[in-house]
Amino acid sequence: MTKTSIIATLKQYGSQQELTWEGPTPLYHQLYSLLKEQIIDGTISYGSQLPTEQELGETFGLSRITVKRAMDELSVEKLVERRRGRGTTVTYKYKPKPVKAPLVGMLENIETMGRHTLTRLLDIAEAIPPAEIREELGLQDGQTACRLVRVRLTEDEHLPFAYYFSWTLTPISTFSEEALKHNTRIELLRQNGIVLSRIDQLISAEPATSDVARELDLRENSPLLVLARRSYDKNGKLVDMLHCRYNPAIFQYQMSMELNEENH
Amino acid sequence: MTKTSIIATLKQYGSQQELTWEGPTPLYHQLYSLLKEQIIDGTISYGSQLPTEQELGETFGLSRITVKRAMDELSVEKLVERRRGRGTTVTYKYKPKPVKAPLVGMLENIETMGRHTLTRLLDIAEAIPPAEIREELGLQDGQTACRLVRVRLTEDEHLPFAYYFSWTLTPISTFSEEALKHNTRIELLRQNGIVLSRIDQLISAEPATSDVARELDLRENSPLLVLARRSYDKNGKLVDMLHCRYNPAIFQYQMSMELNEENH
DNA sequence: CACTATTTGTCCGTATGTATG
DNA sequence: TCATACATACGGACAAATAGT
Repeated sequence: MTKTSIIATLKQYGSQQELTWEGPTPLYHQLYSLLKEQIIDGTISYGSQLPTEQELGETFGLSRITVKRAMDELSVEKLVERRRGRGTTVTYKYKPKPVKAPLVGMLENIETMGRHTLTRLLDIAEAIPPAEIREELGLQDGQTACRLVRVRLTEDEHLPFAYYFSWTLTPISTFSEEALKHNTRIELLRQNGIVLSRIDQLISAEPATSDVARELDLRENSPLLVLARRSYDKNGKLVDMLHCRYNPAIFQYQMSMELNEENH
Repeated sequence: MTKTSIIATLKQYGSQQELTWEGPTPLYHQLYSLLKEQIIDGTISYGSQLPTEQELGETFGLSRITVKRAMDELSVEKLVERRRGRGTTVTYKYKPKPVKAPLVGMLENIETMGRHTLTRLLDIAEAIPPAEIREELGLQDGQTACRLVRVRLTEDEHLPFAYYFSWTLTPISTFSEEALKHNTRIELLRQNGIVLSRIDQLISAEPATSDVARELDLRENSPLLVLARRSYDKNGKLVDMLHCRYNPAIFQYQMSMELNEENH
């Protein structure tokens, strides 16, 4: 990929004033996210020469120091290599086979997925859910549920690709940081006597909020793939609400169907 | 909601070190976001007394000035009211969304979908596909395939919600505007002697390009739900590539699973 | 080999924003 | 409100490595 074509691509963002100092996010970090996103999703491919600090500064209206800082952070993560006199080269190899999860029989496959990925626990607490959730879970005003916030990363590159947020009707003792490393949430629920009878899932897309964007190294409003899951126990009572947000450049859902003559 | 219970709830965030200065986001803004989120989603309800600057500062380990700045920004947005000597009161009224989205789960599969929706044909042509597609379809340099571009609308409100783009290895005579109104593409293929044996599907998300955004009445770069489908004939040869882009506010993919004891 | 243009690395000074006490 | 410390962002200046003539 030529440097001029990269500039042309990036210039669109520049001219759209994608980078702004209105928010509290530093400029160097915004540029960092923008570049990282394009490297990860293969828009800027392996071996490409990035534009020089000078050029990037001009296209985005930033000083060289600011651009340098953004590129240095990419270099720390080994996504690019920087050499005096030679410029900055992309050293991340885009993999056309990102993490994929089958859609059918998802429960088992989340477990197999667990073996090739890492999980980082951001938050575990017994807390009062927002009003909407409270109502759906059938909670009174002061009652609490167990909140889990986790980020999943690829095992090899340690790239964050999923942001999980869940509310569960169970005491916090059900989950512990240690237990979550070796078991899925569903397993821990069953060990606590909660047997699921039905699961409803909804797949959609939504823009990244700032906190999710920060954790997944994306820019705000980047498109995310979303899976919302509601789990019901034997009595049909809603006991668990899970909201998964995925970086679509890394994670996708896949399914394959064999068709016989009878099928449409 | 009592001040102590609010503190108790917030304290969990504090003790989890939800607020950190590792990232580039300023502390006052992190606290601001945390509070705003809980007010907007109803976790902290209308009329509640927020903890004092002093108390918040202690729970999160922040100085009073930093807390003050966060609360001031909430007050600018009229989410809270601050009075000397009286403290800070929540003035935002949480309103539960009255409508449970009727569109959710509107469509269980593409076949039945055809009956409750309208289709608008944007383009039908026998043309040379781009290089990438050509390669996948196994086409020589000058060979053509059949390109279809369609938009799908809801039957009642005539809202465009899906943008279909497909390349098919078949003469253009297979499809006609009239035939497409009454049959699915798959049906028309079978009538032409092409029997599918396998389908691969990939679900992802991507930003709306300007042309798609225009057709779906969305802004550029809005998140879209994407379904990419590849269909193979009896010999395992790729004969059809379909790219569906959905407005996630109108169309979502829903599934429900009954679980028995054997399942994980 | 020198000479030059390019590009990154390093350093300075300055102004503003953030955070503490 | 003030003093202090550190991070962010800018502009400028110069050094050091690279590549081409």
